[in-house]
Amino acid sequence: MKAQPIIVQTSYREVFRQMEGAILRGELAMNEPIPTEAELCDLFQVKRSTVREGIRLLEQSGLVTRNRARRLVVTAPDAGRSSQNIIRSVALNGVTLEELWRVERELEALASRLASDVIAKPLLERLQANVAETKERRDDAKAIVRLDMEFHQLIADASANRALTMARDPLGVLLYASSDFVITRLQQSTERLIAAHQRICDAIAAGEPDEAATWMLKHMDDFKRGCIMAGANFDDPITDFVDADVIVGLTEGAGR
Amino acid sequence: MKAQPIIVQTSYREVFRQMEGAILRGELAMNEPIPTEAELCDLFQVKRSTVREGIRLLEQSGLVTRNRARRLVVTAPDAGRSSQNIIRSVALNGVTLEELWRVERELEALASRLASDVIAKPLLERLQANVAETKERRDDAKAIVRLDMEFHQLIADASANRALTMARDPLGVLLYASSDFVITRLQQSTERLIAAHQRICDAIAAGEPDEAATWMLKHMDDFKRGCIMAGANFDDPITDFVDADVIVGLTEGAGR
DNA sequence: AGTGTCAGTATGTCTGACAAAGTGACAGTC
DNA sequence: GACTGTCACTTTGTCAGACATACTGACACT
Repeated sequence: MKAQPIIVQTSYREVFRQMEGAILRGELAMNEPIPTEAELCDLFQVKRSTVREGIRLLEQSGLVTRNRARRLVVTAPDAGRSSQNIIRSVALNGVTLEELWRVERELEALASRLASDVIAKPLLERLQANVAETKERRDDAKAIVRLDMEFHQLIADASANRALTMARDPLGVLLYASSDFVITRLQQSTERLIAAHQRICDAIAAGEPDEAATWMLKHMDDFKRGCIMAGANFDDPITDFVDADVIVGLTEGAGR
Repeated sequence: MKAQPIIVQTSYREVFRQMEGAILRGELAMNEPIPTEAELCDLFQVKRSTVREGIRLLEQSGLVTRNRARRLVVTAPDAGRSSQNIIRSVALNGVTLEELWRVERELEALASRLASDVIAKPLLERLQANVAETKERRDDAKAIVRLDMEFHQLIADASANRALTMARDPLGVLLYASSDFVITRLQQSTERLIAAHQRICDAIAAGEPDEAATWMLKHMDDFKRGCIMAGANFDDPITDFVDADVIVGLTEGAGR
């Protein structure tokens, strides 16, 4: 005989489900406050504690956020939150550095390609400033790690493709967080990094997608080579390479 | 003068923050139940209602789930949940079909490439069965849409790259949900789809990554061409093409 | 125009209580 | 000895009601 596990729906989850549906169907307008707890009690015919527990689920799902004060207003879940979720999924499921790198390599190439076509002036200037700063601080490993992450982030932003940034960001955070590993162990890798960043930046500025992508791929391959030379096992889970902080994250505006 | 908006932390959020940290740092073991509400009251020195609201945040964040009964056990957030989050982010932020397609095109190519190297026998058989069924039911538009989505999903699974599936799944769901648009409008597109699926499947079976990727790219370009011929504007937000159900989703085991 | 005051409202937290659902032990039946 | 029914015990879900705090908006005052 076939059977399904029996799950009885609790009231507070039902409150959540209905409010979630209302928001996603547009019945509650964006940036407008949700009904007061008292009103929700009337609507759902449950007590305030139950309504509140439902609202907490809604809150964590990112569909409502605190505005000025206590009132909760309807909002589109922001990308940073999903990003954090993915980071945790990836980390807690033991995804390996190899898996991560393989995907990121492709997405970076695409980002540099798209950026070459459409990069906006202010972003280009920031990218060039980033490369300049990287050169200046070539001996400061901590700074290099940060600048490297920023460099790739800028290119992703410059691609003006939100689907790309949403898919890339979490992977990028994890991958470049682990680049600490290489950079602090291999000084010579910094010079190759700088050279590559310069080439990529120039290609993007010149509007040459193929050139940009080619150098980006080389740069990504270098990264892997560097990791391995530094003694990283690419088949180890990513959690072996990144700080716990990255995974714990800041959990939105809250945090220390 | 510079200033930051003032946010006072509420007790229930603090309960959440601490429990979240404890789980991510591994202080609460996976698949073990969290302490009872009474114990948490003692630990945090707050009343049960406050603890419960904190637990609701934890619950929605996916770090705990209901096991057999009521007790909540610690779990790694599963990929499906993050996926649903991304789908919502993408949809509610008005990402266009063009943006989505551009990224998906690249990820599909990568997936087919990786699958060619490592596909496992049972998955290959399912892929071949999928192609066979697609041929048989070529006149049933609804079935074709489903089989098309499954085809790409199988290849992503076959790539054995969890970072790839996590990045791809949400985009895939949205993109193929909107393929309804083409398939129901252009019969001739089905024949091209079948031909491409067959070629890709053969290449994967033969272990030829380049061949598989080449055909996949053609197939993806075909998809775009088909959409445009069917009258889709690629610069319109994806929400214009997919059913609301896809965005509302099932919210885990719960759902109607 | 800018500032102090104040009532009204919504939220955050507490107190206390009870029902329902699971758990585990124990005894009874075949 | 294996299966089944019973029962006390634990934990969670929901209710009921209360109070403090913090924000809002209006009004009076300078």
